Amino acid sequence: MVVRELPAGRVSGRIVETEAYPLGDAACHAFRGPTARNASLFLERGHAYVYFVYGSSFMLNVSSERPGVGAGVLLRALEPLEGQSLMQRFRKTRRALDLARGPGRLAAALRIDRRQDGLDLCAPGPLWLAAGAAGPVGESVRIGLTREAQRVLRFFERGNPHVSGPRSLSPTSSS
DNA sequence: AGTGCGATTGACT
DNA sequence: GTCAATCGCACTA
Repeated sequence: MVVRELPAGRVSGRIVETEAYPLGDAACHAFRGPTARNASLFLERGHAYVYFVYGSSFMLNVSSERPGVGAGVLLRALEPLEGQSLMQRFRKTRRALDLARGPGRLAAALRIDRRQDGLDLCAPGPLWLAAGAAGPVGESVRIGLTREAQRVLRFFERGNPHVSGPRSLSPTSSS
């Protein structure tokens, strides 16, 4: 699970959907080497990489390799646990299923922006990762990409309604 | 210095 | 279901 500590209180949720952007993946922002924007992807695994897309959305990633190697995991959806009233305020909606279903919504629900880029998520602080119960895991192709779109690198909890994307990509059972 | 576009979302038919 | 908004950044010149 991911925990956000704010002056107004704590916000947290179970991570129910992720996508991997491994070493050598042309869709990974680190693919063409380090820049000012993607520097956090090259930090020791467990650091936050936050970036801004489409002029409107922040994306929260966790770096996943050794220092100097650029790769990470995008957090795509949460099942809200603590601080749902704060999430409702940040997201400007009351619907529980709309609070953190989708990567941009997730970042907004946690009040994430570039100021959290580079934070160590494995240490106490304003944003950190905690152990949590795991459920049945499903996998699919990634969502929304133009490059390397076919790779099966999206992982989600089967049957969880807080998972984003079309139903066809989030089957309830394997078959 | 100028240009094209993206790991999306929310509004609308 | 479709589609435009919006802006930082990488890339070309």
